[in-house]
Amino acid sequence: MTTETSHPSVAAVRSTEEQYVEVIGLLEEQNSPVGTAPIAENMQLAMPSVSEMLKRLADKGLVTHAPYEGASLSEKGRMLFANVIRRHRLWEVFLTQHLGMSWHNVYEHACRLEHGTLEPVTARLGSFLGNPEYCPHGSPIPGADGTWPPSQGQPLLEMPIGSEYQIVRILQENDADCLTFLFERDVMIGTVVRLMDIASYDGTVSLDVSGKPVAMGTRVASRLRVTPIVEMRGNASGEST
Amino acid sequence: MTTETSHPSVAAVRSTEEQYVEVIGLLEEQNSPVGTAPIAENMQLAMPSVSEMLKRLADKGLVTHAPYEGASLSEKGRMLFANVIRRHRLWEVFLTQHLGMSWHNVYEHACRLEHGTLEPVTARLGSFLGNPEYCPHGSPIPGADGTWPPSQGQPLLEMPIGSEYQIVRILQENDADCLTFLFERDVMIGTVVRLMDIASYDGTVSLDVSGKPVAMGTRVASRLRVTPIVEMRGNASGEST
DNA sequence: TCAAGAAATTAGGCATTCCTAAATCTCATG
DNA sequence: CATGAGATTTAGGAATGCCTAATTTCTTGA
Ligand SMILES: [Mn+2]
Ligand SMILES: [Mn+2]
Ligand SMILES: [Mn+2]
Ligand SMILES: [Mn+2]
Repeated sequence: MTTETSHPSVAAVRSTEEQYVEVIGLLEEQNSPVGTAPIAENMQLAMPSVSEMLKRLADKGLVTHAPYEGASLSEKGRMLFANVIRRHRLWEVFLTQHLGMSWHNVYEHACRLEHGTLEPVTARLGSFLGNPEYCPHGSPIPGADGTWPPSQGQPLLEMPIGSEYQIVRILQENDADCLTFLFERDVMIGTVVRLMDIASYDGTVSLDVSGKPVAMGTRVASRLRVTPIVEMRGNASGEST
Repeated sequence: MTTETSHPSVAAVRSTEEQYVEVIGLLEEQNSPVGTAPIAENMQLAMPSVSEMLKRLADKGLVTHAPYEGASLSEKGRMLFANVIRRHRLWEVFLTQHLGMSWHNVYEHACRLEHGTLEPVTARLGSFLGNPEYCPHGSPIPGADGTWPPSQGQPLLEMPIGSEYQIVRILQENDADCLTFLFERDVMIGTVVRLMDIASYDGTVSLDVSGKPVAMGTRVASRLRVTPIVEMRGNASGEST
């Protein structure tokens, strides 16, 4: 079905297209359709390069794209997107859980490995890892059939002040600087934080991380997804009823 | 040091060059220097493509290449070769030992993964696997410092007829058809075979594989490397003085 | 309403990597 | 030593994917 060009070199063409589809899909989770500018910024490319590629991707039926109106993944594009993200996040799980790498810098490595990973390897890697449903950043990993596990957590910034929450997901996992910022402050998946304050002036967020005060701007804080911690009253164990 | 072009796409340029260096290095193990034709055949490319690339690789100092005289890896090229092969064979070990893939078809998958594997992942993958010295085909895996473990085995065809030998290495691991041929006849690393006959007419080789007769041509048989099995006389265990 | 200013596209190029067809070189052999 | 077969390179092109500069389109606030 796929028009196999006579390129025997390791999937050179396809990995570029895959990368565009991956970036477009991720950006579309924030707002759709995606403009040329965010894609260019994300991939560190000049805008005309993106503009041109969007045309080509549209020709191939991977995206919908009317000039000046941004791009959206087509059905076919969303299929490819799920598959790429699946490979990507499975590698992230492998790199962190088995190779002992830190969650804040696995994105780049997974992003390279994913493009050289064919279906037989993906399938077996999934089994090897126990078919995990979430990556080290708490994002869902599509199954082999392309279905997505439910998204975890609610925006921290929409939660009542004063309570405790557990971090279950950190968005924009490809922003290594941001992840490092959080990593250095012990804010990671599983961390329990108390939301102390959201400054009315500029929205600066103050957290309490196991006794230590941590402050961050709105841009970073808005990427945190949390689950409320049920406050226990005199009942130490997690028993209910 | 490396002239980083502004290509952010996943190491597109480098992986092509890497692939050439890998192929040239492997072919050089058979006879050096390597002609344009074998490279073209191995990579399924037209000869002018190879001829042109050899010129470019020579410019970059990765190969030595005088027109009409074939190519050899330079010191720099041999360094890169060892590194690529290290990544390649570590992935082969991972794919077979941990993902349960067959040794006769891991070459292609490893060949794709290797180009997207940066040093931090290589190092940790090595540790994870216990820093193996040989791949599933019995070929040596260079260490992180570029040194090669000793080559295993002697050519089966140079061994006396009538004795038993253990297969310890199968050369030309990238020839999937050949490996499948052997796989289907239970000739693999660790297999013990008895060399029954080498026909004087056309060199056809007859083996006994645990009671089953197996015949193969010279081209295939010449790729087998073996270790003599010490014939035990009444002493079942492997004790020595 | 209309003139920045921002966003996007078009124009024109360049590097890489591949191809087919046409020389050219090498080497063994008559 | 001539010559043909085979190996190799040159010539000439094409596709991909990226860039800068210029132009066009959209948005928005005076
Ligand atoms: Mn990627
Ligand atoms: Mn992730
Ligand atoms: Mn390879
Ligand atoms: Mn191998």
